[in-house]
Amino acid sequence: MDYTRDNMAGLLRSHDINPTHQRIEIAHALFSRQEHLSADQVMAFVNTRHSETSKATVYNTLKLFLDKGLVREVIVDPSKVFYDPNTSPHHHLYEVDSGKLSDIDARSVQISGLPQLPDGMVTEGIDLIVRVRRQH
Amino acid sequence: MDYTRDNMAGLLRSHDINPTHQRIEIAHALFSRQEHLSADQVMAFVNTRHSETSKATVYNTLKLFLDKGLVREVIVDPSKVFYDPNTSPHHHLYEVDSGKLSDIDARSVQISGLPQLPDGMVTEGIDLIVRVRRQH
DNA sequence: CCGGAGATTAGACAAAGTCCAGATTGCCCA
DNA sequence: TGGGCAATCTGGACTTTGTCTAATCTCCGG
Repeated sequence: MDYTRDNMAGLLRSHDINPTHQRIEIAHALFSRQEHLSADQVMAFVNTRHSETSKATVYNTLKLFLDKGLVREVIVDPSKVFYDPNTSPHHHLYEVDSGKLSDIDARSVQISGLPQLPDGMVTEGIDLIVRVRRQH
Repeated sequence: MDYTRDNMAGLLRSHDINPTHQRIEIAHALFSRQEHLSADQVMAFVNTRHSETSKATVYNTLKLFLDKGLVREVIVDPSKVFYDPNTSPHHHLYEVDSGKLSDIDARSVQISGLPQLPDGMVTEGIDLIVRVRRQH
């Protein structure tokens, strides 16, 4: 897959998102790296050369991407949310000391014995986070 | 189990925590309810009658309890951390719309196929969060 | 009674995220 | 070409959660 800015426009359109300049830049920042980025980091990447995109737009856009299913939200650190361009089913490995976050493919993991949901409830997602740290 | 203030002193001592007035009140707030509370909520409960305990003390004490293994931290909501007086192995069910958080006993759930950890790393914990919402 | 370690406090501060009212953009149609 | 309109973007004020610090308080042993 080729995450050039040009291809970002199509990706956005295919998710029913109007591809503006700012949105293309933000999508590019996330998808070209294939990494978990916080809003702050996205803003830093997008504004490296000269300031182009405001804080409000970064936050609005990430929330829009989330709504449209283009990215996933990963909540592992109480101080900030990470955005994940990988939306295929997967879990996370979080290195507590370094803050490093990596993926665990969901196909290799089995989870069984979860209880029935209360009536009228549907599962929105199952987050499995393995917290590890350096042995001392 | 009886979570009176008197018994809190022993509980604290058994976890190597000097039982001061404020610490007993905070422990009592958490354990008498057996619920997941945020720092804000703890502070509200502790200070219902008249202001007794400062914000700094609530945060310091919760962190102390965490270090000493008296409570667990639950990170499901990006905006605030919850503290969980239940330290036995268990997972969480999170109702996204209402913010309601409930326990899933770990004994009924099996997780298999997790990858080997990188060398020199140890697991600190495995958090499984089932996010559900009301069907619409 | 005194000293000191540990605990608590108020309030200033920091960082993430939200909100709003005004400016800009892009596009349709006369 | 030139409005006009809806969608988008913006700076900056604001809120909330949590941290830090320096001063004060408490309590216990000698």
